Amino acid sequence: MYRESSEVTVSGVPLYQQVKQAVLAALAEGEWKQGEALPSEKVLSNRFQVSIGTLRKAIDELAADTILVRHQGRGTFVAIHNRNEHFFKFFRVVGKNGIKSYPVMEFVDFTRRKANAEEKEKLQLVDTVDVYEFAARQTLDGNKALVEWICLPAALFPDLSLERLRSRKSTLYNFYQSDFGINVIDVDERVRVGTAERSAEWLALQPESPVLQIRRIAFSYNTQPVEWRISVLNTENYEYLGKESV
Amino acid sequence: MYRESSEVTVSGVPLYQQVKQAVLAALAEGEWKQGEALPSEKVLSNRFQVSIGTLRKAIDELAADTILVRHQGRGTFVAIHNRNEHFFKFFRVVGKNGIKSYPVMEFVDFTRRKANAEEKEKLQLVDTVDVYEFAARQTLDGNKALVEWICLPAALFPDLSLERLRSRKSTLYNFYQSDFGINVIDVDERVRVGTAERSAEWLALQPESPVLQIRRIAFSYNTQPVEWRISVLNTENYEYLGKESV
DNA sequence: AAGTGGTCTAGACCACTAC
DNA sequence: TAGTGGTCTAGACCACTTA
Repeated sequence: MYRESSEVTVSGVPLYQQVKQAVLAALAEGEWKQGEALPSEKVLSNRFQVSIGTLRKAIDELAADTILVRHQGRGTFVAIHNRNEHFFKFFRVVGKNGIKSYPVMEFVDFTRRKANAEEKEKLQLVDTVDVYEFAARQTLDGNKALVEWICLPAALFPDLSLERLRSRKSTLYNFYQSDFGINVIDVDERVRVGTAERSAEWLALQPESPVLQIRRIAFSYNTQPVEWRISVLNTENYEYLGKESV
Repeated sequence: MYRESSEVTVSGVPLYQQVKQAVLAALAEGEWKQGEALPSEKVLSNRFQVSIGTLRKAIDELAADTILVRHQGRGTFVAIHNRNEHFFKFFRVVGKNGIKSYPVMEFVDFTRRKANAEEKEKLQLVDTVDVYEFAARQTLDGNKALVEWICLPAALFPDLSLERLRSRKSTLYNFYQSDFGINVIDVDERVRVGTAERSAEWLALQPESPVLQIRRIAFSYNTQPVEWRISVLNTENYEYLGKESV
């Protein structure tokens, strides 16, 4: 920035990319905090000595990356996406009418024990170490439609307890992040038909009733598995959203 | 397009969006085919009577949608989605061992009849028009694991016949494209538990046996629905791949 | 050398928001 | 009414591809 017009050619990096990096650097330094407004486009274009168009292209990309949010007539703000909606994107259960509703969770059956063979495989555990397991019973629109059996490596979640799960704020994955520094950034999900079994009572089904079984591995950075869960869905009123068209 | 400068304000739709829709319309009409080059930006901006910058913004979005591909110094091309691997990406059935194997298809039960209520809804048909329906029995690694019941609007697939289906080369979606000019670019899929019923015999199950039911709408440009299919999967040896981690 | 897309400018007018 | 982002223009020069 603050360059001669030739510097762009010399460095080989497009000006708008340099502007983007400069904005990211200012964000990293804490010049503007989450939720705060940035200076106007005119002020920023003057500060970085680029045209409005170039400044806008940089901001466009930051908005596309959901780092900034723009509101016509109000200004450009630092996005707040440490909260629910960001992690909610992994929730792929939808009503047959197409409506995605927010689940109410209730945690039960909390245990700590040795990992079994499948858990060792899915979580890539080398030795037979401890895991936490618990059930998250979920109610959607008042319907008891979903139970998730969640298995976590004890080493990654020190001193996890049922009380901490129940007293958490916001989503489960947000809780992983705020209390254990674990960021879930991707999941692998496979779906098959199963039987209700230990989930039957909550779902008001027979143990041998067919249900949708969604088997998920959640990954942190470097595709390290941090959670293994089996979700059991009664598809009488709900469906699994395999792929949503754009 | 070919508008007075005031028309943009009147319609309320941004010019570049109008340009984008006009390009999509030309694509849908087959003005430029897959792999072909579009006219240069200068020619297009002149044709649509917009500035280069506005034209570029429209093309930018189409490139982001992977409908067009731009090559600096060469031109802008209609993205080639006709290779098998591209259509194969919509095939989300995978062995429990994680291996994705190529299906062998066999077409049966070909009929032409009036659309029923659900077909009308899914295919966005306004009147009660004709549809073709047929079953694609699929064998994976020698296992009869999957039957797909496919429903197509007759108007979009003139003179479709069982013989043409059977004598096609490559994938079904490639056949839609080469023989009917229909490009499937996106799908919406929802999954529930169902019963085998009319698919039972082929899957070697009882009619009341639980199976995975995958309900797909396939879309062409402008999110026009062009195919409605219900896939019936025996999940004894196979699973539905909901989300694959990157 | 000619033609393409990639970047960039220096404005303009508009719709929307806040005061 | 003033300030913001959203859209749009009519050029310019650049890097890259092809011939």
